[in-house]
Amino acid sequence: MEAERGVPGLSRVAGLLADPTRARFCLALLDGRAWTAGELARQAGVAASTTTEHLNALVAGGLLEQVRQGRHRYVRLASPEVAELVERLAALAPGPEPVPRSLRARTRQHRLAHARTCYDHLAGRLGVAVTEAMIGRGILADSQGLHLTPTGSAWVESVGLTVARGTRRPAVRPCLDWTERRFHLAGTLGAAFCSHALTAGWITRTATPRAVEVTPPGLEAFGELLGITAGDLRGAGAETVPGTPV
Amino acid sequence: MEAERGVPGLSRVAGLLADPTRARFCLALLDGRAWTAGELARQAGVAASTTTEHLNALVAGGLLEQVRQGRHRYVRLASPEVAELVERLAALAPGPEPVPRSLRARTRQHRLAHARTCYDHLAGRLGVAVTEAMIGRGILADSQGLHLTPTGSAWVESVGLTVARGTRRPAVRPCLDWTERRFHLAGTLGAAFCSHALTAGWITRTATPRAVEVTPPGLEAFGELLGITAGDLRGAGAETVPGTPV
DNA sequence: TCGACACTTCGGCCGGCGCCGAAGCGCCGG
DNA sequence: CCGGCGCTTCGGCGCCGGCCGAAGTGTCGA
Repeated sequence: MEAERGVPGLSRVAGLLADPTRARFCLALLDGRAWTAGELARQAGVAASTTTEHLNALVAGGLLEQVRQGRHRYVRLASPEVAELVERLAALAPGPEPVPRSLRARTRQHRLAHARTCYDHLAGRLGVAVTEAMIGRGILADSQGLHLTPTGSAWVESVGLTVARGTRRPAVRPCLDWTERRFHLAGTLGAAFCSHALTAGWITRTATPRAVEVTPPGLEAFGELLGITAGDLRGAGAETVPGTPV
Repeated sequence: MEAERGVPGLSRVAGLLADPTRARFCLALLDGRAWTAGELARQAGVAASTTTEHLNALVAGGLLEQVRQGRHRYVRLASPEVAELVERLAALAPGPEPVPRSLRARTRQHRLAHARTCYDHLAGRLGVAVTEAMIGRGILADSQGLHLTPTGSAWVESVGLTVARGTRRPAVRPCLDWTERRFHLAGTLGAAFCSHALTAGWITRTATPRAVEVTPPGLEAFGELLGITAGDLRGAGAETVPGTPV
């Protein structure tokens, strides 16, 4: 028959993400940064040799890009398209995520839930708050899919965001990652806002991978530009784990 | 570590599409219709028992929905999101597609290249022609991702398309499937146009799965609404297979 | 120049999974 | 009521692929 065009390609790409260890690598790389092979090996708990084989496969399959620097091998996701694919696959899976047991793990999870990056844009409660503030202020509208309003275009210009142009990648895209169960802003605008927030010092990276922290000037900027208060970022209560005086 | 939230889900879903037989099923189901287990088994060239096992896995994994009717088991893709995922995965794979050898296969491929459906919207040269005509007439614009213009909104209304509202699914989305190497229109607008074209009798389904044919009134309508001529649908030459007097 | 370190290659082990055929079950048509 | 047909269950086979450890290669720092 004839629908079999594309079968090898589909199954090959899916096969790359089908292995838990490779999936873990890709999820880790969703922070948008380049990791060394050794870091990934430790993070996944497998031998260095195993890591090499997996990375070879992912690079050959076009999901990862690599840069060799001295005795290190850096890898990162090959493109925003790949990042989006990984997100979508993970989001499709129904997942009652288990609550981690150790205290270290819980505080880490707490930070990530608060504010983090998702490849090249903001996620966590900060990402959700920013997105909803944009909708509330008429910068975005979500009838028939999320989109930028004329008001929004003016706002983007007034803030001084430099949004990538001439690309097929949509300026505005709702992203539902696998931890939050609410949408936040991705696309070139999401990337531009995140990048601007980092360079302007509104947020800074912390020791925890993917986690970010809102700085005092950042809080002020978010309030002025989007009407976001510290309370909006604290979340809807129920977030402090019961029985743990953190 | 902590990026492992979502790892089981990601690898499980990817694993479902990693098997060539299951991938073939999903690609076949991209026509948006429900197939019986037996049809899929014949199409993929595997035993009925094998098919049962695969379908169980795909249904349990949430990729497929099933309806039991008498002694038949009908399955279809669970949602447009799943269809989009399958498309994206297949499109990501670099694929020099082989030219089929038999005459039957070639004529079938020819029909599919001409005009077909892709889940719930138009693809093939017809899909590309419609999309490019929409861009040419200012109905769509593709700066910063494809989107509907004000002119386009008026056009949609004048044609009488009923576009689904209140959904997160974008009205306009570029779709790059694994046969064409050019974009065509998906999203709720793409679905609405395809559905309208079918009910209005502009196009009809043929014996070949997924293939559609433009009717004489359809050709007239496309010309009037979008300025599409019969020549636009014939393709850019080079489509008749060399050495075969079809 | 000489270790230490990051990564790679290779061989071998082992578990999982896709496949089939045979037998069974339930629905439909005659 | 009976035969045919579509689907399902089960047991068993064979292969593919992920994993490791040991040995090898190249790079950096002292």
